[in-house]
Amino acid sequence: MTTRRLTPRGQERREQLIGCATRLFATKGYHPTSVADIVDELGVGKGVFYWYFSSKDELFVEILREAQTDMRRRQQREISEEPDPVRRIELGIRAAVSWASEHADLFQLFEFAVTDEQFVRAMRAGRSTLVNDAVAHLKDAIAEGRIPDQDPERLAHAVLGVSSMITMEYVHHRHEDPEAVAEAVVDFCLHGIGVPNSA
Amino acid sequence: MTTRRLTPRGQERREQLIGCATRLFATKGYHPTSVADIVDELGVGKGVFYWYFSSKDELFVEILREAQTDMRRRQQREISEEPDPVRRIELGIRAAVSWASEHADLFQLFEFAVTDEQFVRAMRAGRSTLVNDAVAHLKDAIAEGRIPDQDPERLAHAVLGVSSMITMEYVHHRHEDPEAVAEAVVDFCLHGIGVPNSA
DNA sequence: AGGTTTCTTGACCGTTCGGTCAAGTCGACC
DNA sequence: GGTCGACTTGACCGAACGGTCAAGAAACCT
Repeated sequence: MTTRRLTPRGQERREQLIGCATRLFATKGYHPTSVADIVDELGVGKGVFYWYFSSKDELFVEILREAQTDMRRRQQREISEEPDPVRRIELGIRAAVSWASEHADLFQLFEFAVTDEQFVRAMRAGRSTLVNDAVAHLKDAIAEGRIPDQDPERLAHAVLGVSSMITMEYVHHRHEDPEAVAEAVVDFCLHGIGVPNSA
Repeated sequence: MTTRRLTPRGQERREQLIGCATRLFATKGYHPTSVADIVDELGVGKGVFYWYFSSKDELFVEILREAQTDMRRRQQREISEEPDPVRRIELGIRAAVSWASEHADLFQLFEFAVTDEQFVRAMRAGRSTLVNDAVAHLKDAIAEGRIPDQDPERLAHAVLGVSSMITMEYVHHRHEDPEAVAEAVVDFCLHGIGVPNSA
């Protein structure tokens, strides 16, 4: 299935399917959610699903793709005008935590997708984009002598790990204030990458 | 199904099933692996499976339970005689990375299990034990004035996040030397929790 | 109004799933 | 060698799965 011409009504239906599937996948899991579950929830026939998507797989990859680009767009927007590389990292973390708090379903789907052989490839591609963004800022910070000279890719992954784990635990499970949680993540990460005390 | 009396031969069969299932679950995923896959790989009839386990579910929970206790036992052993709380944290991290590098399948299963509604409860129980261990050391370190006074539970989760992400990426995907990877994790985490420079 | 394309229906298909069970084999102990 | 519980077999079950498709409805042209 290549791109298909869709009327406005068709576009809306497609988005309904994506939204409905996202919610169900996040709640019940990808594999336990059947195509029948999705169309039943929407109250339409099964053929509707296969008019817009060629398979359950394709739909899920599409959800992941859209979510990843949305997340990155948000991060880029929040960072765009900041000249200080260390502050860019901080803003990137805050944007990520904020986005994840507003898109709990998609965040949940990310966590699952990296554990599934079928989707890990797509996830790693998108994730490496995020890592590369962070790496660029870290290299700048190192070049400016703001932080010690270390492997920036390792640091980027470490920051990603802290952000994921803390967001999952404190924002999604304990429902704490996202901004306060982001504060804790930033604090740990900036010390972790070796920024001299300032906070 | 409560515990069942097993002859030595029965015990061995049970362990074969666990080992076989662990490998398949880690490779293909839990849901896509059928009971038929497991018994076929072992070359036995389907009834064998249901002689030892009451369901696919129960088997998976059993795998997770055993793995979690094994991992914790390893960590406790490596730490037991260390009086310095900061060093206990370091040794705990090294033990975790080392264990994960030796049990790639089980580590993979952990990552999946926390994303699945059906198993997240069991996972969080075991994980909170690990977190509590770390919290105790962190509290000691704070009490001794070795690190700043911060929420030790947050720090423990942050350390867990860094360890998981870095281990997944560098040990399991890039096959780098586990000890060198552990070194990087320790470095980031000790700075993250605020240990004054010493390394 | 007629014709063309987009969209919708839901019965249907072949396959596979988790799980059961009557029947049989095996080894250990008397 | 007989007996008893531990183990094994594999055909079988109903339900559910992802996916198909002929047929029809609705929207939109001219």
